[in-house]
Parts: sequence; structure tokens; C-alpha cells
Amino acid sequence: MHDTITAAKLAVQQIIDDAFAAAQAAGDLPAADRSDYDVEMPADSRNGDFSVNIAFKGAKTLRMAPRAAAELLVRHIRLSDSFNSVSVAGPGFINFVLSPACYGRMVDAVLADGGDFGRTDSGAGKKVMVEFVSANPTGPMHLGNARGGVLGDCIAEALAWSGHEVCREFYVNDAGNQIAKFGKSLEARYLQLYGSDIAFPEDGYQGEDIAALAKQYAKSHGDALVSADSEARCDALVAFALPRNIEQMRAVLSEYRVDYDIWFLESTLHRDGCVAAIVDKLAERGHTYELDGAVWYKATEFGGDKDEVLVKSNGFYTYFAVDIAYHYNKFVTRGFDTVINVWGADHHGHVARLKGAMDAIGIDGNRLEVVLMQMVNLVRDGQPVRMSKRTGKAITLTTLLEEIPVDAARFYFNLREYTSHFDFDLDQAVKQSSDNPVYYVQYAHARICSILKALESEGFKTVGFGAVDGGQLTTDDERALIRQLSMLPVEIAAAGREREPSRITRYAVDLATVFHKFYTNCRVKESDAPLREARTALCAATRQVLRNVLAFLKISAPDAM
RNA sequence: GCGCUUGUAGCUCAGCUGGAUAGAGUGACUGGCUACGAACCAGUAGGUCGGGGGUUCGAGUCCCUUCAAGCGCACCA
Repeated sequence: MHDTITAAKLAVQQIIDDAFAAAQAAGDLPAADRSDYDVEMPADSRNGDFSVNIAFKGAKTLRMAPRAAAELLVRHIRLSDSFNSVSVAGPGFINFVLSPACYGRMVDAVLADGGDFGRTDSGAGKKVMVEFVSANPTGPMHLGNARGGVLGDCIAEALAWSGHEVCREFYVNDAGNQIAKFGKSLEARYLQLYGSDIAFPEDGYQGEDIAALAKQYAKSHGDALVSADSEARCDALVAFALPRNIEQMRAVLSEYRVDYDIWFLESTLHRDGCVAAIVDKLAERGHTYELDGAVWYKATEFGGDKDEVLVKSNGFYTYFAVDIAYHYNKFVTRGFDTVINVWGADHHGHVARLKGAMDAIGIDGNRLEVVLMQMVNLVRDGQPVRMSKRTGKAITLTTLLEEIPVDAARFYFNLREYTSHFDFDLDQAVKQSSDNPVYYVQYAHARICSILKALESEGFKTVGFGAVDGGQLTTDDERALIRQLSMLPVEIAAAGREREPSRITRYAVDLATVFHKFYTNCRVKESDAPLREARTALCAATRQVLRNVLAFLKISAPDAM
């Protein structure tokens, strides 16, 4: 797997280090430690392919003006065949220009790696879990889950592309308070079908899906539960409805192209005694005490603002206790090196608590990472609309996918950084779905398919190029395109490292842009043979990178549209 | 009151560990198809980077302060 641009960057660093030593040996630079410096890729290509700022960083220790230091240093630079020139610019930047041969090799790398171009092995040997969405199975999923779904899925994908062993997990809250509430809500709807005037629970789930499930149960099982006692009735209704909801979530997420390795049931933690065990463990370590009939955890000893209840005075475990047990399971029982949780920003208060609790049970809390995704706010005609699963007024993921193609939805929800607040207007989104930048990217792919097909039908070679002649690809448009292609491995690695896959959608748009510019300005078919062949190879490489990046995003790459 | 996130063009957003003249999309206006796909490209207009201090050769980026918006601060999950 090639990463030519990173190799070139490292080469620049080596060249600078060598030149610095040589300049000192020759007495051109004073004897002083070499300062840290950056090798950057300038935004403006007139400043070269790489730019080094060592002269600024070293000005103080060398006691020299940056420009003068740069000029002395440059005299000692020995360029490899990857570079065309080096020069001092502005107040003291040292700028490198890559050689045509290197540009050719960047295209070669794409064609050689094919569908694997973009993969690196920086994460090799590391086992990481990404847990995301984990919506309550008490109702349908909403737009926040649409955002979280593509975010978590693509974080996992980025880590996989950089060599990690990745597990995608959905944590199903199939136990506890909200399930009891779910049962009570179902019970009320069920009894109402048979003429009961039972009051609907005040904090019950009011969505229509609850009534529909009650009706389904009545249809297949009749009125037998009317005379049962309440607990048995709720249990039976939950046992009927919960698997259906979970299956529904799995199906919709799968349609959204989010597929999990593991659906982890909270109930298994209770069943296997893991929660009791974790409370015991904390007690053994002296991190708990009893007060008012409840068991408390000394969170303040681990950075918390206040202590937290683990076991309520009614004997039930809190969500927090269960979550500690769950994460103990992730780290210790299943052995993940790193665990990433994608949570909505409304859970941020829980982050420090859980990390502290990891420390309390002897697991380094830094191995637990929480990606806090800002909320998606539903907006209609510029006015915010309250979304709530409880009142059933949220727009569901199912509805979203009925209105907008999956390609567009996945791209749309992955367009912005997860730290940004997201206003979503369904009417606007439907109206504008044809303006979605995903089509701009797909169009670039279709265009290339079309031109390669045309070349092929005229008997020109479109595959099996030897080494690409970079000397043919010298215009700004060609070089910008090649540079963009070469950045895929860097971008994917960064997306994984920063847990920020939205940069890949932006990369895709940028790639399409530089390709469209190239396409407008550089004829392929009518060029003379060497130029035509080099440009054909560049098109083929661009198509390959578009395919890879769209495959990464799980978005289709149509040949025609 | 405390904490997290956000504030950049009319609107939606980029801006990589501080780098060279702050960018893109969209909207407005203007050009470009008898040449490989015009779902494209090019150009014009639009900015006190929320405000104010500070650090630095250099600040949209770092520090302090202040204003505004969203979200948290349960024996809920």
C-alpha cells in the first residue's frame, strides 16, 4: 500500500536535517541545536509542493535573520530525483517542488494499489470498538441517529482503513426503567383496545408505534391479557414488542448501510451477574459507601463533582452502574485496546463520570473515548420544532429514507464536523436533495467512465499502463489533480485519528472539483499519443480514487447518471 | 451559578500540529457547448474571522476576558 506523498514529505525532512548538519560542519551555520520545524503543503501551489519553516523556528537559537539562515541552509541541500527544485521565498520559507518523475509515481501508486489505495497500516495490531447509535429500543430512530449512524460507521471505517481491527457495536437497552415505561405504555394502549379507560402513564411513550404494537399483539394473541395481572401483562407485551422494535432498527440501519458486528444486549449483563460483580469490585476497592438505603460510588475521588448512586434504595441498579459493568466488559472481558463511544451532546455530563469510573476499577480512563456529537435540531420554515421520542413527534429515520435517497442522506449527514450544531429542515432537504454535493462527486465518476469508454471504443489503451510519464502532466490542473489523489491515504488516516470522517466527504468534493477543472482544460482524446496515454492513466487513477472514497463512505459510484 | 460545544461572505460551512494575498458551495449578476457528459467550467460582487486585550518574526488558529446561541448539571437513561 503506497503513500507517496507522505514518503516525499519524510524525504524533505531528511534533506533538511542533512543540510542543516552539513551547513554546520562547513561553518555556515553556528553550532546550535536544530529547532523543531514543520513540513507543510502550501495552499497556493506557487509556493511549491512542500514548504519548510525551519528558518523562522531557528532564527532565535541561530541568532540570524530567517531569510539569511534559509539561504545559507539551502546551499547545502542535496535533492533526490523526487525533487525538481528548492528555493527560498518570502521572509524565509524553503520551498520544494516535486519532480515530474515523482508526480508520475503518485499516479502509478494509485493504479498499483487499486481498491486498496488509501489504506495504511498505522493502526496495525490495535483492537478498537466503536459503539454508536445505541438508540433505545422503545421506539423508532430519529434524525440524531441518522447523524450518529453515519458518523460512527465512518469513524469505524477510517480506523479499519488505517489498519485497526474494528468492531461496530450497538448497545441495546433492553432492561431497566425505560423498558418498564415501555411496558406500561403498551399496556395502556392494549387495554384501551378493549374499552378500558385506563389512564395513559404520564411519562409514557405516546408515539403511534406503541399503539400499533399493542394492536398487533391483540390481533395475533387476542384479549387473554386483559384479565392477567399487570406485571404479567406488561412482560408479555414487552416480550412481543421488543424483538420487533430491535429487528426494525436493524433493518432500517441496514437500509442506511450501517451494519453492526455485534448487537449487545444490556440484559445479558444483568443475567450474568456482571452488574453485581462490578458494584462488588468497587466496594472491595473502597470506592463505595451506603447512605439513605442506597449504595454510592465516591465519584469525587475520581474527578467528579459529586458522588453517584450505583444501587438505588429500591434495590435496582442505576444506569451508571450498568454502564460501568458494560465498559468493564468491553475492556477486560473482550480485550479492546481502545473504545470509542459516539454519544449525543446531551450526554456529555456522563463522560467524565464514566472515565473516572474506569480509573476506579483499574482501567485507564483515557482508553475510553467519547465522541460527543452535537444535536440535530428539526426546523420547519426557519422555526425550531421540538423533537421528542416520548411525544412521538420526531421525524424517523424510516421517514427520512422514504424522502431522500440513501446516498444523499449519508453524504448530507457526514458533511459537517460532529462538533457543529445541525439544523435540519425536511422540506428543504427534500427540495434540495438534487443539489446535494454527492451528485457532483458521482458525476465526476460517471464522466470518467464515459470518457474511458469512448477511448476504448476507438482502440486506445485504458488499462495496463506502464510507469506513467509525469513529464507529460505538467499543467497546474494536472498537478493539482495528482496531488489531490495522493492525499487520500493521508486524509483517511487523519479522519481516523481525529474521529472526524466529515473530512472525507469534503475530500471527495474537492477531488471532484479538481477533476472537473482538469476535464475542462485538458483534452484527453485528441492529444498526441504520449500525452493522451498519460492523461488517460490520470483519468483511470482519478476514477479509482473516486471509487475508493465512495466505497469508504458506502455511497454508490454509478457509471452513468 | 458551574461545565461542554458553537460564533468566519446574505445563507450553509472549510481553513491541516500558528505560516505567505482568509477559501468553497449556495443565492445575485455576467460569460462559455458544431471538441472526450453543461448534473460542468470561468468571471464579478459580497469579510472589523462575535467584541476587547495579550503572546509571537507571524494569530481565524494559542492565552485571558467579555457577549450571544445550543446542550448538560437526578436514587432518568
